[in-house]
Amino acid sequence: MTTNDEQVYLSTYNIKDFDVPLYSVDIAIYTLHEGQLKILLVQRGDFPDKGKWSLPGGFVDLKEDTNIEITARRKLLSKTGIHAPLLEQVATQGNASRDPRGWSVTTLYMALIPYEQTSDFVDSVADAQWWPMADAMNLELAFDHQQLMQQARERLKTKTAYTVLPLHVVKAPFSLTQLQQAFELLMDKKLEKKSFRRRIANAELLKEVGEGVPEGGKGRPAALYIPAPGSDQHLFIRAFAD
Amino acid sequence: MTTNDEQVYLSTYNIKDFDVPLYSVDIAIYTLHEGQLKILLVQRGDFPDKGKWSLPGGFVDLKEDTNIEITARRKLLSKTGIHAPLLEQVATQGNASRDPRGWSVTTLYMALIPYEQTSDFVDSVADAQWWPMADAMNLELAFDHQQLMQQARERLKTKTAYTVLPLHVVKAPFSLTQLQQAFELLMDKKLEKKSFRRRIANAELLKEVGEGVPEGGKGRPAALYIPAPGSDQHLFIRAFAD
DNA sequence: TCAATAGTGTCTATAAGACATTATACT
DNA sequence: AGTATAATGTCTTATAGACACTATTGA
Repeated sequence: MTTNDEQVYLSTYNIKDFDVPLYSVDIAIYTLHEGQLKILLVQRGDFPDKGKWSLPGGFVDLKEDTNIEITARRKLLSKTGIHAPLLEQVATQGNASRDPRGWSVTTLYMALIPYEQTSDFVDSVADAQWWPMADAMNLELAFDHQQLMQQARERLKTKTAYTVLPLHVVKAPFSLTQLQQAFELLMDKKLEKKSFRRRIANAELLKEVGEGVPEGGKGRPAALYIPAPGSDQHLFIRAFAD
Repeated sequence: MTTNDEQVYLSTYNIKDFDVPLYSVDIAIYTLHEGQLKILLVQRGDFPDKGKWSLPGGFVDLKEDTNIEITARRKLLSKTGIHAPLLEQVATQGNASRDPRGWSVTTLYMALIPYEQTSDFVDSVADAQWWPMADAMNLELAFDHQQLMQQARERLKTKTAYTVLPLHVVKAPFSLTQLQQAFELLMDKKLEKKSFRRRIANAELLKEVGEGVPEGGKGRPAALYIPAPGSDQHLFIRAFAD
């Protein structure tokens, strides 16, 4: 019961005396490009499931990583070259059958990045590629990554209905039309223009920074905006309908 | 690249050749009693943090548990005697410093149970005790359990604002007054009686099953209800205000 | 009749849905 | 002028907040 007892206990404790599951972190990284929602997949170079496409991810580096979010950011950086996108935890899956090596647990994160900030880097990563979600849904991914990918997709949809998550996936400055398109792609649902603009305007989330060319190059120029500080914390009490 | 190669790889793979973090599952188990929100805590019998109060939880049994939710249910059963309460995953915390034994990861679940179904069993578990949340918040819990407990508490509050989560914490049949009290305790906020009843009525979530005595024994008798099948899946598009 | 609890009526405020209309650019 | 895109006006619908009021019981 004394501190001394505890020190003896800890000094003789060895995790390798126990059976523990494998533990990994995986990330569903999304972007918008060519009017589509795309996800970054990597082709596995090693067993198991060698050659199959999978979510970026891997094991914790117990020496270098101080927490699991840092593990996720490290993986993200190595595949996208980006340090600080939106990154949030989705859920953790763990069971005896998802990995042939044995009982394993993975914590799933999702990330959102503007395509322009990362396309060159991604092109330079040999095993990484952006896939349109419509196509990725038909791939046979490694492990249970198809299920993980869909779980992240679902979270993206739900959170977009009552937050301003899509602010993280458009490059600033942006027009309201562009922002609405981002909302629509992430929610997989058309929105009413007036309702959308009223909602954004009332919440006072954006700062106008000038004018830009309209979508498609023709028509009235659009006002351009950047997110106001702290705007990404905003929660609407009412969600868009399903 | 052949199946044979993969079999060779798997047959020589040994998790103990690698450094992996400790992995555990912890549960914040809530109930309502004496007009208060209470949480079930257990006093640690072993190092580390021997003697401190903590959330129920522990390691995965790689032989018996087929997934992490089953691990959570096993822990829940051993402390409450209950098989099937509401149980949902909250989040996963993992870092180098939360456990003195080394890098460790824990997946936090939360559970809701009606007090009456479990009080006798809990009384019989020597190291377990219901704590009013107000008191528990001032305890020095083991590891980072104080933070975990608050994270679960926050989730409880948020989800109650747009779901019918409190249905799981009242014993059926119940009066609307009792149900509203459950909502208020979980949200830590008073609700308007009319707004609350309208919301519940419009959603058609309950089935009337008779009449019961009013709260406090005096006054007009209250209609009693049970949840309709599938009612616990209901999502309101509009949340109660903060 | 009084006190206590259950339950309803109704007005207001807020915000989304629907959709028509106006504004501003380029060719 | 014609066309394309941006932006606004306005009516309707849905639902929460506020609060007064009625209903039903036992002492």
